[in-house]
Amino acid sequence: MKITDATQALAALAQETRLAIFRLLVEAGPEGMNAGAIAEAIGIPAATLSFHIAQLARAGLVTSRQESRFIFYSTNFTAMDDLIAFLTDNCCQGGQCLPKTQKVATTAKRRAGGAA
Amino acid sequence: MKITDATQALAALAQETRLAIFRLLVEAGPEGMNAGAIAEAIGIPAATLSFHIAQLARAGLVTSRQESRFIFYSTNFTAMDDLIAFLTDNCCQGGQCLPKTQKVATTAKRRAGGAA
DNA sequence: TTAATATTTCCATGATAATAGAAACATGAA
DNA sequence: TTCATGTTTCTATTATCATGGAAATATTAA
Repeated sequence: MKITDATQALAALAQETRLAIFRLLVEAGPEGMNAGAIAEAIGIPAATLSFHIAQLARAGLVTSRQESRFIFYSTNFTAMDDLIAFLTDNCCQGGQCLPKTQKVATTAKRRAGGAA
Repeated sequence: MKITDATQALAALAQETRLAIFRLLVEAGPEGMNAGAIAEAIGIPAATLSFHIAQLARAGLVTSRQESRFIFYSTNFTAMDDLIAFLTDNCCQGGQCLPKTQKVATTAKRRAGGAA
């Protein structure tokens, strides 16, 4: 992951409306939610949602799929995990904080059932 | 953690210069680095560093301490962990991704030596 | 106190972002 | 094709942020 990608992802999350959208979708899980439902849940006009979710998508944090008349958005959990790993990369030079060879345990690893 | 706090922390990180500073300090560990050394390592003027690191401090992501003529900055690892937890809170309604009662394992827990 | 070093504040400039109404566009049903 | 529904683009307004030189403000040593 390059720093520009991380910055874009963080910028996408660094705004209350978008952070609320993201957390809503994190909670919603892989199924996701359609645009109208998201807008209603957050309490914003469709145009505002469209503006913000486009940025989350451009940053790679959410993906979309068409389903009949609806467009469903869902979190890209891999991107979420990558971002977290980027933030904590080489923490304390890998010495004081973490066991030597262990990288940060992302939710991906935990989702897979391991105890990290 | 409130959403406004998380937004402030993310906004602080959502900028290349500040993200570079933060990662440098994450790598530096609890000792931290003094302002001049940080500015030199990143390659920015002192004024620019001061502007940016003040935002990281205001967001709670770094702390400072005076040491002789120098001011040392270091990562607030607890804040870092809290932010990550906030992003992944209640992921997939706690069902599909994570064991039911298990919250996100932050680096704090891992630092403590547990297997999360 | 004087001088040297370290850091921050002040300031002007240029650039980017948030909001939401209205209109356009896309999809599916009748 | 016609209509209803769902989503996006266009547009204007308002607000906020990044940068770095110069000056001001600590802090320490002599």
